Amino acid sequence: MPQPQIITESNARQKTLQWLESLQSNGYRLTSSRRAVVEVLATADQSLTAADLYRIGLERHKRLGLVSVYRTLEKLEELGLVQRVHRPDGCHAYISALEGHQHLLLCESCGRVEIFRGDNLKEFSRRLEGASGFEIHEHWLQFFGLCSQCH
Amino acid sequence: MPQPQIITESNARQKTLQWLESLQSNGYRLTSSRRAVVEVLATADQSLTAADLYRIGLERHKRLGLVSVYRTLEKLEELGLVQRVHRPDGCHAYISALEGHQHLLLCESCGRVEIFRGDNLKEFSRRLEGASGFEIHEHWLQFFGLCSQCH
DNA sequence: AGAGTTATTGAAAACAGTTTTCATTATACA
DNA sequence: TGTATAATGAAAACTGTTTTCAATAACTCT
Ligand SMILES: [Mn+2]
Ligand SMILES: [Mn+2]
Ligand SMILES: [Zn+2]
Ligand SMILES: [Zn+2]
Repeated sequence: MPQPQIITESNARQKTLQWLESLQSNGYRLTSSRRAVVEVLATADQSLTAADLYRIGLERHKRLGLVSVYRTLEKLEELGLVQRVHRPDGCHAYISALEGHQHLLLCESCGRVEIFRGDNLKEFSRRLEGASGFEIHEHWLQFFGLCSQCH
Repeated sequence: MPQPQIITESNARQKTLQWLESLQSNGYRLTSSRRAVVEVLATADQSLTAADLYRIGLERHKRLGLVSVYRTLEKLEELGLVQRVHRPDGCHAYISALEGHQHLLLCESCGRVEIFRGDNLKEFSRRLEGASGFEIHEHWLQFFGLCSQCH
């Protein structure tokens, strides 16, 4: 089994520009509301709920509406730029999309997210298909705990 | 890595009796509503939402209320007899609680659930703790696909 | 730059899932 | 069998999310 490999954050400002460009080049207009949501989420090191994004986004765009947060997330998800994470409490949050096959490590206290590779589940998955008769399409692997700053 | 081990269903009727007895011995009264919910969920081989349980439970107890479904699930969860599963679509369903360290394989089409052991993630988890500085408390491992009857 | 087109916005209403309130009913137990 | 009270279901309340719609702002084309 390979060592887990922590993925380092790529430059957050660059990510912001990429997301805005991606929205634009897909025919979406660049508005203050979208800018606010993108700037907050692309530079975050934590998973954020729609309500989080609304609250923080208001500091950048005073007239921001919660509805636009949802609509922007919808577009970003459709473009493969962000993804939803499911939390044990049942609440949904968003993070930058994972690239390729990666998995998550989430802080139960502050929401910090670490991304890693190296789970080596492909082999296990194939055996599970044989044993169960299922045709397996995807898997979730998420670890939960306390980050170094929270314990 | 060990072979994945599919857990076979223990006798469903016996499970029903155990759950009812557990409710009773913890000071909860045995009512028609509780009986209906327990009988349906303890004998199911699929994950069921509160709405599913209400719909199916009505066939056993004509006056069943959705509220009692939620309240019964609350008690069963508290007693460690059932647990929630999170689906990609964000919807919550319930199954018999896993015993010890087990994981899930869910059919995306019909909701059928298989339980397995053998993920061997303890070693991986320890390495991840070292690499990330997190103190890891739990993990989710769920596979999704189509069961043999659905593909 | 200005005018025209239309995508996007936010307020409000609607909706889905879940929880709370409360007067009535059913269970357990003496 | 009667009594105390846990449990019930209808309705209201609440939370997270989506839809509706008239007003606005972003892009395009002179
Ligand atoms: Mn994996
Ligand atoms: Mn495991
Ligand atoms: Zn933390
Ligand atoms: Zn199936």
